[in-house]
This record gives sequence, structure tokens and C-alpha cells, in this order.
Amino acid sequence: MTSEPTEKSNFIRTIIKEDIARSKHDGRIHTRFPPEPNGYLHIGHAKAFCLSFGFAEEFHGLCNLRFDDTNPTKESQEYIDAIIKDIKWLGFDWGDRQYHASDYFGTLYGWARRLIKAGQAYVCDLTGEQIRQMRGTLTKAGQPSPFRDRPVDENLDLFERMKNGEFPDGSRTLRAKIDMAAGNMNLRDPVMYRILRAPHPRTGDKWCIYPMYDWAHGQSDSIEGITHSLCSLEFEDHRPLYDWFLEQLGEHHPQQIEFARLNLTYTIMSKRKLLKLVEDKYVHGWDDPRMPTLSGMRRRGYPPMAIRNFSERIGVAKKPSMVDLAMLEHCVREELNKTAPRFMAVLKPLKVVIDNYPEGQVDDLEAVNNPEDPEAGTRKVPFSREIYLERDDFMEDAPKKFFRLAPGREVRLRYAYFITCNEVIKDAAGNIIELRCTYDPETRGGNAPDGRKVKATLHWVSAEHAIDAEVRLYQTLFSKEDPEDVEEGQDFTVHLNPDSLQVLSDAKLEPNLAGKEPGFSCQFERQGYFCVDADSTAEKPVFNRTVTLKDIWARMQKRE
RNA sequence: UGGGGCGUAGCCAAGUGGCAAGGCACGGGGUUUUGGUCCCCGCAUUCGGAGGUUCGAAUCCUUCCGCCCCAGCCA
Repeated sequence: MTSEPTEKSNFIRTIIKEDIARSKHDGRIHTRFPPEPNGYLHIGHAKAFCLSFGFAEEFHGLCNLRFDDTNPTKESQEYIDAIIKDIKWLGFDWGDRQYHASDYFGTLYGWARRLIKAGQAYVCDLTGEQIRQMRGTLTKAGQPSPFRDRPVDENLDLFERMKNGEFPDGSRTLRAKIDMAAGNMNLRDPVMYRILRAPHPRTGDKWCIYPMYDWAHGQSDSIEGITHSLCSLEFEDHRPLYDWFLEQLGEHHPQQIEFARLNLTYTIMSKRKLLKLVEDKYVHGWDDPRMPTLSGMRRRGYPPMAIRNFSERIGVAKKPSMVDLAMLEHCVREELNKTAPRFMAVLKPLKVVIDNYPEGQVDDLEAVNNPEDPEAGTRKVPFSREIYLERDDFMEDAPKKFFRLAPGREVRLRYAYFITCNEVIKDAAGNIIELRCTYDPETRGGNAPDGRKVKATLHWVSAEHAIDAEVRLYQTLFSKEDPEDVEEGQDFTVHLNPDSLQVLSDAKLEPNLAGKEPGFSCQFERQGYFCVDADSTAEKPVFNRTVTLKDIWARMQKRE
């Protein structure tokens, strides 16, 4: 009687299914993910490559990884390595099909000569400034370059000499001869090659002319036999140009499909702006846990499956949209809830002495490692006379809705005993520095034989056995939903959140957390998911808060 | 009419002529040794607006409105 969940549907999948049904490209599905190695990948890229790799997987096809490395002034091997690491981290595999647009520089050069011979491309001596001026405006047609009708032989000769390094950087370009009056600016004789003496990460100094992206990209897809070229919306206007090139060349013609790129609330997704955050030291690097980069999220403790699930859930469409960060955090919690072992850790310690507990006595109590996973088993946690509780779990003048510890109240210590608070000790300034409590020996393990109930269960750590640690709490990097939305004359950095990083240097961890390696993820009960940071050492463990647990109490307080 | 796109709930998003899926968020209730998880329930008489076609329209037509992208020898 229950209805089957409706099959996930989106416009790209629909197109692909139709193409398979019509045996287009012999029913073959071959996609590609074509990053430029000029920065680190972010969650927006993840959406894109989850789509391309995902469709390939779903329809038993292939997906290539290709670096569109046509601008050596901005690209580097560091970025190539980082990109590979990030995509692998999300679990995708491209076999031996790792390509580079630079692999095709020779072919591209030959194809450019073909267009020249066909009278469809010419060498232009105009400066950048002149080209811009003659291109016209959105509403006014451009003017033809005075070099537009250069004879084929002269074009061929000049182009070869451009390649041979006979002319200075920027002095000439090769341009496609299309239509200077086109409403689509991309068709107004776009530049195909520029002269640029910059060492290329892969081709070294072999070339001093480099193809423009628009010339290299579509042809690279064609060379690789790509059937479906997925890309973001801003390239919709470029499709007619790619179509034109391939038609002139008569080569294999992939189908380009554009979709809306991901925007996330409180997040910036422009590589240029992320670079600025790194270079101007607003963050501690590309992998700063506050960054939306995949390396940042990995360091922050986001599980790769959470990111894949997120990509799936947000869907894909052509409508520019902004997804609520809460959606991503939901996916992170969902994954971690299933997998993360639980521990107790006190972030902001408040010392508690249990007066009627024998001095020097230690009790090893049994704790469940993961209530969501019986296989995870149990562990022993030491309990003693002096413990730490979370400062936020005590209130001297507690309101009715505050279920935790307060003078005269009894609560349960998780897996341990019921305790009652009898006395609040303060320093000269009136700050609470210690609590004196008594425990009920009959409640060992956390249940009262007489059946009495308590309203709260608190986490705790034995003072004598505690491990000292630093804990880093993160909030959104920006305090505005759309950080790009700025007043005239300002830039996005005005919305940087000054509280995005809070360092707690006096956290107390249960001893079972000793020696955990960077990358280890767990839940600190009642608080959130945390992972060991790369900065962590045996002497000084450092944990990152990945994401908080949902917190109804915090929400209630916020409401007031 | 410079060209190209897009408008379904607070946020994503199915649906493509037969009586508005799902997720997130939000609200309510239950279970609970995490105020977590889990489980119920609620949440668009309406699909940017206005006309029209039709027995019937989010889906077709007309028109209006709004938003996004494009004038790099960046990608």
C-alpha cells in the first residue's frame, strides 16, 4: 500500500535517458570533469563532479578527469595534486583517463591551421585595448578588425611565426572569423590564441602561444569522445561558439548541457575570492576548516559520503539558487550519527567534588560506544571523587525549563551515578569556581533502584584521568547569508564573521581519547561531532568541532 | 525586442493537460541514561501576475512583471 519513492528525476537525467533510447552516440555515455588547476576545489565543484561522475556510473559509462590548463600564469602543480586528492577523497575513479588540455596543444594547433586555410581564422595585430574597443557593446555591433581579410598564406605564415616565438607577448592573436555584429558577444571574432611566454607546469617552455579556453575546451571534449559535456550556466552563451568550431572542423560533437552552479548561504564560492581569503590571511590556508573547500571540509571532519549525499539531495536545475547551509549540516550529522563513536569531553570545565565519594577510589564504568551501532561495543570510563562538568550544565538561578544541575537538584552523570548539588563555591570576584555535590551509591550505572527519575543526564570527565586538549569551535566564516551582497564600494570581506573561530584551550577529555590520529572523528556526547586536527600532537591534542548536535535548549534560549 | 536563460512553500526540488512528490527548515506529540537519534502528525485550495483555449491548465496560447549571465589576449 505504501507508494514507492518516486524516482529521482532531473532534466539532465531525462536528456541522457532519451539519448540512450535513441541510441545517440550508440547509446554511449561519456562525461568529464574539467577543472582549471588554479585553486582548490570547493563544495560547488563537488556538486559538478558528483553529477558528471555520478551519471557515468549510473549509466555504465565513463567519466574523465581533464585539467583545462590553458593559462600557465595562474596554474600550478600544487593545484593539480590537490584536485586529484579531493576527487579521490569523494570516492571517484577515472582509471587511466587523466588528461590535460595541454596534451592536445599539438592537435589544437593543427586544427587552428585548418580553420585558417578554410578562411575562418586570421592573425590580428590589434592590441588588447583596440580589440576591446572594436568589439562594440551589448547593444552596438562591433567593427571588423583591419586584419580580418588577411590572405590565407600570410595568416599561415604569421601564425607559425607566432608559435616560433618571433613576436613579443601580446602583440598578435589568432582570431576566429565569425560575426562582429552577433548579438552573442562570444561570436564577435573571439581570440583563439595569444602569445604568452610563461612556463607551463606540463609543457614547460615548449609553447609561447596558448589556446584560449573557448578554443581548447570544446575541442578537448571532442578529442576525448565525450558525449555529454556538463557545465555551469554561464557557458550557455558559449555553446554556439563551440558548436561553430566543431561544425567547421567536422569533428565529433559532444552535447553540452548547462546547469546552475551551487550557492550556499553564509558561503562564498568564487575561487578568486577564496584565493584572496588565503593570500590576505583571513584564514589559515586553503584547508582552513572554515573554508568551503573540500580540503577544508576534510580537515573539519565532514565525511565524504555526507558531501555526496548532499549533492544528490540538492538536485540539479537551471534556476540560480542558494541552498541553506542547514541542508549540508544535516547531511554531515546524518552520516556522523551512524558512524562516529561517542566519547565524553568537557569543553568549558567546572570542577565538581563529590564529598561522599571515597578519596583515591576509582570506578571503571561501562559506556556504550555508539547507540546507533551495536557492533561498536562498549568501553570503560574511570570515575573518581573529583570530576569536571560543563559550565553550561550548571545554573545557580535556574529557570524552570533548565533541566540540568542547580543547587539542590539531582541529575544523572552519564553511565555513572545520580548526584545532587549542595554547595556553590565562588572566588572573591563572585565567579563560580567549584561545586560540592553528593552521589547516591545505589545509582551506579545510572539507574535508581527506587525508580526515581531525573530530568537530565550530563557528561563528565574524571579530573585525575582527564586529558588536556585544545578545541576549536567554528561558526560560519561570514555573518551574512549572502556575503556577496555588499554596499557600493565595499567588498565581501566586510561580512567576515569575527567569531568564526573560537579556541578553547582548557578542554578535558576522557582518557580513551588518548593518542587518536589526525582525521579521527567522534561525537563528544551532547555537544557535537569533533575530529582530531592536523595540528594535533601527543603532548597537545587539538580537536575541531565538525558540527554541533541539534540543540533544542539552545534554540529555546535564542527564542527569548 | 542586443543575445542567452530562469520564475512551483522560508530554502532546495519533482511534476510537462486529469485533480501539487520528496528533502531541509519550522511547529506539535511519542520513545529515550545524549534537550542527540528514532517514530508519528502538521506545513502551497495553489504553481511570478493578468487574460485566453479546454469538461479539465503548474503544464497549451497571449501579454505583462521580476531575476540571473555575457562587452578578459581568464576559465
